[in-house]
Amino acid sequence: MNDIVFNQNCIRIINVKNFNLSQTLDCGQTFRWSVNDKGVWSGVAGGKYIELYEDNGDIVIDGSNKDDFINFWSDYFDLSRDYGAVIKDFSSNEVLKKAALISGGIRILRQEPFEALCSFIISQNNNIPRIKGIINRLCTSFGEPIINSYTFPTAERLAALSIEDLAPIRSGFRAKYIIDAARRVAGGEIDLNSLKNLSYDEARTALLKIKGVGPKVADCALLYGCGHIEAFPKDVWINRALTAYFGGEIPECAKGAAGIAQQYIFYYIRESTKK
DNA sequence: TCCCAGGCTCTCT
DNA sequence: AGAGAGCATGGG
Repeated sequence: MNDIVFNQNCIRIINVKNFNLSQTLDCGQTFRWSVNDKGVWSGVAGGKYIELYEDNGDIVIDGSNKDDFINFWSDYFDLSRDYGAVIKDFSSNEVLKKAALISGGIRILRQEPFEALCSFIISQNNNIPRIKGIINRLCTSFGEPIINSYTFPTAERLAALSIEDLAPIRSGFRAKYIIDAARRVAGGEIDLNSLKNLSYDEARTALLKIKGVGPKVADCALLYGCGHIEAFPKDVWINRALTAYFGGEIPECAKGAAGIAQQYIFYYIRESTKK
């Protein structure tokens, strides 16, 4: 764990390794963060709004406090994981080593499970700018107002809505899936928090019962929302990369933290095919 | 304009 | 069990 300096409403994580804000917050694992022209990121997680920026090798969090950091943000940003050791493991595969070299500032965020689940239900057959727009409208319409923003809506709130009520967020055919997920969660049929303690296979089976949740969305919810680092979401980009660079198989050296490898590969192939 | 997007469901073999 | 159409909407 890094050295942390706590001041009034301002937290400084000293000399933090493998943590690039742009890579972590804009790599497609979360959709609620944005950056201003001064390089300051802002967003909401855990019902709390913060701003953060990089400063001379440190990461500075504005608008939080020691309790929230210890109880939430430290875990959210996965600060207790040694990414250097993970990358070292990955380095026995040459392509993965190369991918980690450019994407090693990504950290897997430990997001709230319901937000992760809904976000990736919305992501299906969709593009990232529009995913962000839909999620933003979902929060402003049905979340709780807080200083500077809105919380992500609860399952209970969404479960009480009809599909038509979601029309303003313009999520298209995904609206019925969001409602189905919310009702199963709010009704207790699926206990998202308990999925963290189930095996990967058991947790995945539970999520696949939700309408509109298939293998890819389930794996995203498990990886980003339930701490299942062995989940390896396969989307069109990853399938392309697996075929092109890895002989169609996840490299053996990545199995221990496949979800991190997945993000590195996702970032790598998208960077390398950027126009 | 037209293609397609971090997929999934449903239907038809 | 596997293939293919259709899906709502709008970004580029």
